[in-house]
Amino acid sequence: MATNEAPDIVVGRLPIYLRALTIMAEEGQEITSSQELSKKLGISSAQIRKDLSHFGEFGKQGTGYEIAYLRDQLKRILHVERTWPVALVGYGDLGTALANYAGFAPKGFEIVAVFDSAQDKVGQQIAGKEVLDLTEFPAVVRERDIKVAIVAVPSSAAQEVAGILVESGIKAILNYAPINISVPAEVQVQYIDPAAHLQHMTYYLE
Amino acid sequence: MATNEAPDIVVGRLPIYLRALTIMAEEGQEITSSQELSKKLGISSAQIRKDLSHFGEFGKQGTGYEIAYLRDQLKRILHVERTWPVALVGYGDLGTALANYAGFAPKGFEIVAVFDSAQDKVGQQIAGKEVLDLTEFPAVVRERDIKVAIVAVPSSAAQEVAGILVESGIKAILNYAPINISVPAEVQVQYIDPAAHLQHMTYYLE
DNA sequence: TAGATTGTTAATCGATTAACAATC
DNA sequence: TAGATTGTTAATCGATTAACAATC
Repeated sequence: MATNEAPDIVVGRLPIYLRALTIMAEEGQEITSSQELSKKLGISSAQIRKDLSHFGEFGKQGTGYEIAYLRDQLKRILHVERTWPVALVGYGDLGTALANYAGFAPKGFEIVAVFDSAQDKVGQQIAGKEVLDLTEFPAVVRERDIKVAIVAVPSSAAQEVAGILVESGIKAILNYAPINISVPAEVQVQYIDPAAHLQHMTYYLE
Repeated sequence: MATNEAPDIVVGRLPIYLRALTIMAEEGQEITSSQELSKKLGISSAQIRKDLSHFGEFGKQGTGYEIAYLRDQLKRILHVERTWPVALVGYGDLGTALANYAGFAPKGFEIVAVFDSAQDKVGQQIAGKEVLDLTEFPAVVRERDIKVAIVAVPSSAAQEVAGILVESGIKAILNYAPINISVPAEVQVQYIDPAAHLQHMTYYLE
């Protein structure tokens, strides 16, 4: 009994399920079960079944889930049956690593444009792309209909950059700057802050 | 009324609070309130007060929180009043970015050793450190009493590397490989998977 | 068929919110 | 004092788990 609105916390687990299914598929496995996924992911089998039930019925009683089928369904649900063009802002060490990162393409994302405001960086080549001046951001994003952007600039510039992205029509922002940015409610934001994760863990140490 | 055991989800928010307080302190602000933090972070003021109440009483009725004091208390609770030496495994693009990342030091972490198993990488210099052979990992970690490690190797190597880390006495692992690793229960693991965050957001797009 | 596993319901568990006495 | 804000309690809300009928 698939409903139309799934809790955000459930949506956040779908990429984890998709990741596991993709790995199993690559290993040639064809069938799995909520129990096997549970063991691999450390998430209870009941929760996995409940999570999936928000979106439809994908398994067979007594058998489990056909991996290729469930993987395709999750891709469809997450809207990554397509490839999303992504704009990257910030061409420092992190930006360079992200521009070279091979892990985006198989997950449905391709960095198609890199921006920085430092004039000595503008014009450089990275992974087959030219680094563009940030002032060109709105035009490029509109022209190429880019909806997703990654922010890899210093914290001090993050809010200003976020404003430019939103005004240019960006709808999803992955923010690597360790600072909260404020955007309109209809714009998605996710944060990546490695130091915060480390602090979360050191709480339990010693 | 501070208790001894706080929910993990609460612990996970403390670094966010600490981050905000640190920024305010840098801006010269001396006092804040749960209401102001709420507005900055998009977390309800009641939740902020409740979260903090797990660890003690840090505020003054009618006034709010002294920023420097609360910041120091959160550092103490998260065990980052000290600096943790960190071992980084994997010297690719991502490893390079992490080794150069200036954001760890002010948060209580310092990458003191970089490891890779590729012989053409071993011996290179990065941010004042020499890239060491992974085979030296156990000895270095024991000698320097390193408890925290960052994994920035390909997925295919992540589980094997994790095994080496655990055997060497590592107690907290920040894993950038987009794969679940299995470790003993007493070892902390956190994951960073940018593609998963992007997929979480594209669910809501279109 | 017998065995296994789904999808779903109901119960439990835990987290968030609302409200307010205490008090700075 | 009057105004503001904490820390905490109780209520609400939501997520997870347990259990099992359905069924492959």
